[in-house]
Amino acid sequence: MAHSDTVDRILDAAEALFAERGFSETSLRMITSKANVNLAAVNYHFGSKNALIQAVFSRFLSPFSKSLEVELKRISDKHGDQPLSLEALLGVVTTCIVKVPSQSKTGVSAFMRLLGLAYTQSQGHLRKYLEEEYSSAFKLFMKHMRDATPQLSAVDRFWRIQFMLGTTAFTMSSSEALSDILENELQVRTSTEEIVQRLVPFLAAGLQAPLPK
Amino acid sequence: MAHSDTVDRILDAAEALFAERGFSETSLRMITSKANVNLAAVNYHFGSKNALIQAVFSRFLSPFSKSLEVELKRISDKHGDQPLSLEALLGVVTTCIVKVPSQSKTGVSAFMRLLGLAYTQSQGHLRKYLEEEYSSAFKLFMKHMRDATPQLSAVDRFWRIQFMLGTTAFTMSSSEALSDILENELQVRTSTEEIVQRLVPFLAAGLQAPLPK
DNA sequence: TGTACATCAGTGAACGCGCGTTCACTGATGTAC
DNA sequence: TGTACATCAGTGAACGCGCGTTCACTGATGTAC
Repeated sequence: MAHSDTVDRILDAAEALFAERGFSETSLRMITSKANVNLAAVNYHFGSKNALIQAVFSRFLSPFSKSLEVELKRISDKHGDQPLSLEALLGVVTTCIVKVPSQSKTGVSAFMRLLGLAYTQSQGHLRKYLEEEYSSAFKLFMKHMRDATPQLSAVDRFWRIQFMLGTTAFTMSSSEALSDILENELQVRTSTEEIVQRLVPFLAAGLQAPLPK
Repeated sequence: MAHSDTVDRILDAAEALFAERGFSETSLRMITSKANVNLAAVNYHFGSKNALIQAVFSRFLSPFSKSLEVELKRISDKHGDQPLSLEALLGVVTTCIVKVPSQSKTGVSAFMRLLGLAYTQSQGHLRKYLEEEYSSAFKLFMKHMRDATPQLSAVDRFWRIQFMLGTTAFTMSSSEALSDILENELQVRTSTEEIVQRLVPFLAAGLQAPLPK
């Protein structure tokens, strides 16, 4: 019983609360009372709050990065030596994003919001952990990115990829608030999947924009 | 002596520390010891930590929003009834961004990072304060935005403006970290002004991207 | 000009509180002989 | 089959700590008469 019921309940509660409020604004007491477990159980099972944060990330990032690597290899094998187009590449990523969380209990929106938080809230330990754990999937993605945007210099590409990641992480990290505003103002309800679909053409166009000067 | 030296020293220290570490990760003891003032001085002059956060924002947002309103009116008067082009509109905003902080002591990078934090860290009191204080400048900008992108439906425009704001806030909020990574990897140093210049074509292209389906 | 009082910036020390973590302990289950 | 011991998930209560805030106080400056 390496994974007790308690462990899962803690992870579920922590994931929801972290996504909703951020890391340092979420206390262990909030988590354990939402999960209906004893306060000391977090330190018993995970060792520390930081280790719990890392466990929350690895529970949904590991399936995602695995699925991304598999899918990228599958598609690029099919294409032979021809590089993937930018559209195809972004398509693969969004497919994996939308697909993976539904396997676990996480919604896409919580998934993305956590990623945004990881990027944004300066948690040194988390950044280091994610770099060590998922550098292989990230490097593979970057290789394809290079092939898909041969017209960009290394520096241009670096910045545009950052802009792209930034837009994604940021939009998703506030997607619920934004959906609410939009519903109030224009009486339109938007699903996370639809937001992702709207995001892709924006990003693709931005990446391929003419260079300044 | 409505503005004592102490008040300014507190604001300077708070601004720098908030930009560097976020709001809840910055304690009043850090701020007062950096500012070389007594711990109780913050509550004496500002009343509370939340009020200090708001004061930090209004010190640089008020000149910015005033300058933005003036500049937008000036330029659109010059153009008569013809709407501003998207490029011109984004140009005005970036000019004001780059110009205003140099008047005060804030760097552009701290300025943007604080904006990103305001957007990202869920500080209810701050969001409410900013909405009340700066809605007029924001509405004026949105009106020009509508005129500059007539091909977009209200919903499309809403999302693309969010993507744009998101990219900007996010990039700037991690601009220092990103510059450091780039310097390590490619031995290129990037100024904040240059990042802003790189951002504009990305955003303009994204805003005008063909619509999906 | 001198005295009494008011105002105000600033201070030192303490307050109560919520935090992450620790520790001695329980009670159920598995294992050895 | 019975007994002794080990393992392990979980618990209740307390720990020390850093936090934002408060409060009685000081000392300098301004004002009234």
